[in-house]
Amino acid sequence: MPASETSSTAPIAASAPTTAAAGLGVRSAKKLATRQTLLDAALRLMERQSLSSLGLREVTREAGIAPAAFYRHFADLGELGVALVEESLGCMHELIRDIRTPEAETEDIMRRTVDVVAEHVRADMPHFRFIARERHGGVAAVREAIAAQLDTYIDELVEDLRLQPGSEGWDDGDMRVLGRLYVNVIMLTAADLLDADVNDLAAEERIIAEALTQLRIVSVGREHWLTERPPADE
Amino acid sequence: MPASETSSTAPIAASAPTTAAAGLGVRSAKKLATRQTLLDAALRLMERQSLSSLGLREVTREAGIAPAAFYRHFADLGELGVALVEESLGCMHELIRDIRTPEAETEDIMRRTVDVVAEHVRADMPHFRFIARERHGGVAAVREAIAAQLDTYIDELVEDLRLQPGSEGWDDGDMRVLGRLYVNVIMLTAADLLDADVNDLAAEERIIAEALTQLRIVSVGREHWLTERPPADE
DNA sequence: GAAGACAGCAAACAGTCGTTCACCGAGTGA
DNA sequence: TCACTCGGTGAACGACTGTTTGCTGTCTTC
Repeated sequence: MPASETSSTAPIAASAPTTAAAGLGVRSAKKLATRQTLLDAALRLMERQSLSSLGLREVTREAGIAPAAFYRHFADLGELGVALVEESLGCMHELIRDIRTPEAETEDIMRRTVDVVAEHVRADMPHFRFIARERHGGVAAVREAIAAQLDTYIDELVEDLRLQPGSEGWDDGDMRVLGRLYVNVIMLTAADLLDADVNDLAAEERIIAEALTQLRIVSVGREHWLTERPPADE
Repeated sequence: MPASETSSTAPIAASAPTTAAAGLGVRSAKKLATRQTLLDAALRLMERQSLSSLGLREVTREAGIAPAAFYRHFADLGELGVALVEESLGCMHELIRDIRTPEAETEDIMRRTVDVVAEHVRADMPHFRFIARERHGGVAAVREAIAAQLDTYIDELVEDLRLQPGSEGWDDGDMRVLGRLYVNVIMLTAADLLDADVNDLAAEERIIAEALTQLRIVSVGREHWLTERPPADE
């Protein structure tokens, strides 16, 4: 147990007993753990309320921690909110990554997309609910953090769209607008899924079908964009 | 309580002296006025926070009314929120009405649409901000009220779309999905306008241009929907 | 005119809130 | 080993919360 590792105190990892994440002292590992406990507690509470209605004591109570300890991790609840956005980055990024496929047929891509979205939303509702709720919520810092994240995802999606056939003559700006449109459809679909009764499979099917139709409409518009809408006027 | 209504006591107005809105006693007119004061105060406060973080005392203080008087009008803040949704009905309905035009050329309709949206949002930011913020907010009753309202607007919009050329072979369900897509684009555009700096004209222009492009893409998709996507499989 | 309804008020209630403080004890580095 | 760092604690603070109660003064109804 008492270390006695290799040569000397080697600054890189290797000192941790058995627990904790990569190369962290027991101390900071525990700190990270309780920080995570706070984030989880907040997220749990936010399934029924919004960030700005959350109380500091409420969160620490849910986390099983003394109120004063909160300040060791965050200056206020807004800061915790921003941290939650960064955490949600994970879920969203996984989602985007799973959507990205080299398949050629657009129809298959869209089918796959809605399925993947539904699956991810179901698997991690709290994070998606948090994003949906706070995207236009009352805390400016959180709103901005979410907007920045979404912009990143749009970039990735646009990158993929570029590789697909039918993107040759597209203006850069228009391409981004198209990406935003896709992302918005996906986000609103996720929000609809979150609001639907968990046990109502029919409702879920309906939402998925609707999302698919919307993606199809947009994609048809995309296919005929250049022939139908040349740069036009002004 | 002692019943005996009907016969005399004419239940229909007509007793009001000179003041107030259509055929209301001075009493109930004043009540309505302070009720409105409460709604206005709440809406004002919600420019910077969300409904669920609002305090009852906070609202009455802003309204210049004793806290206890609140209960003469609403059971709790959730009820006030629902009332605000119904009030926002006005703004939204005006918006939809102004969008509805008998013009034939789709391009003109869309141009007009984005202009009208921008104009209405600018003219009554608090109500639109409220809708955007609480559409996915923490109060279930309010969320549901907003969803119901939006469904109504979608109905109206679909009704108009039916009259336009190019709606002949459309499936009823698909038509509604298209309507939702349009409404979602409009709502998100409104939300973007609300988040933009009021004095940043360039940003506003950019948002409007983006909305226009999105509407165009969707409309192109709509035009080629039937030839491109026949009922398809399943 | 008198009797009653009733919107609004001040005061008081028991709680909860965010924040600060001194303090403890386990991990840390020499 | 020893001095030190620092995450977590419990108690205390003043301010503020939602709600109830009894009371006004004015409008309403007869």
